[in-house]
Amino acid sequence: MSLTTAEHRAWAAFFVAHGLMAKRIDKVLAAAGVVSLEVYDVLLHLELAEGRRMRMCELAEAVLLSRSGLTRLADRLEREGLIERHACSKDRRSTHVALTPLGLAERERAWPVYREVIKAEFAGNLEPGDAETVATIFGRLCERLGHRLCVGGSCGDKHD
Amino acid sequence: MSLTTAEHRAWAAFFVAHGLMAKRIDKVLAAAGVVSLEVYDVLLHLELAEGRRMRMCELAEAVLLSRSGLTRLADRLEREGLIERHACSKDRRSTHVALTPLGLAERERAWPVYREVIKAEFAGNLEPGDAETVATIFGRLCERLGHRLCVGGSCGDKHD
DNA sequence: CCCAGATGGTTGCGTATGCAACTAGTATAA
DNA sequence: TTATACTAGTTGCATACGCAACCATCTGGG
Repeated sequence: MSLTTAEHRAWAAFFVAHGLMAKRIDKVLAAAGVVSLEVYDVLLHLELAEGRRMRMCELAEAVLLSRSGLTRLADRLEREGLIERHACSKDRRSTHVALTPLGLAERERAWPVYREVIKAEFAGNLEPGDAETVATIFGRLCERLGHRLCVGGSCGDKHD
Repeated sequence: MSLTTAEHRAWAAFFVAHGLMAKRIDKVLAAAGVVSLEVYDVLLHLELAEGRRMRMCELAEAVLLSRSGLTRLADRLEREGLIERHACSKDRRSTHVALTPLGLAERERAWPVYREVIKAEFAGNLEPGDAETVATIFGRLCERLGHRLCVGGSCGDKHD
């Protein structure tokens, strides 16, 4: 089975666009002294979870990290006071990760910066109607790849 | 300036979809024993360049790597015989990187694997017409972010 | 010509991440 | 009950990458 020209062009443009935006956004967030994209994702997932806590393995899957990757990221975030680890009484293998007030504050402090850079690099370069189209196509793609976007596919619409 | 709900949903879905696909594709390519996505990109850019060679800094920009990142990747690819470094007579600071026959062969060997996994993870999960739409929207996005997609935005349509 | 500033490439260092191996705890089935 | 398989999390190791510093070279204004 082969790719059509359109499929190939779509893939290439999609892939490059992501690379361009991810690098720029990382730099802007770092320059503004707020948490990185990956950390934002972790904090937001925790904030939106039941009781503002999740099991490590659930969180790892949600933020697309390996278990070991999340272990080390959680080490760092715990050192910085943004999250806390708690033993789980029901399953003693398991660890709950909870968002601290400081973690919530950092997520909220990052949001205006994050929002502006998404607008500048991404949304501001779309034509009218494109955002809806992209949301539909890639939302469906995520579903078919077996991933649930948090909170109705938005991962944080409510903010601001 | 704020984001609309659609813009936010579009960003989130786009970002997650990329993460899902990139991880899966990397694993498939590794399991098949062919070059990674990043290396494929380097080899293809060289193959399509004038004389199958580029300057290091041009190549770094084209494949979205830092200069130091490309230095090390080039070290590895040179060790593996996929590329060669050549001194530039016009500017003695500069180094040309050239694709070797082995490098070309490896790119061609990787292509069927790469093509199938893009079809399976990406193109196969799009609805009719979506590919054109995505190519248009993200092609425009890349342009506006100041990046030229190689070969008319396709980066390899001609293959196969 | 000469020097300041820019450019191309490399290297040291810190950091991030995945895989495989490991420990500990849970679930299943005989 | 006990053996076996599975799951959650951590750790050692290897790899990959960016930034800042560095050297060599080029360029442009005196």
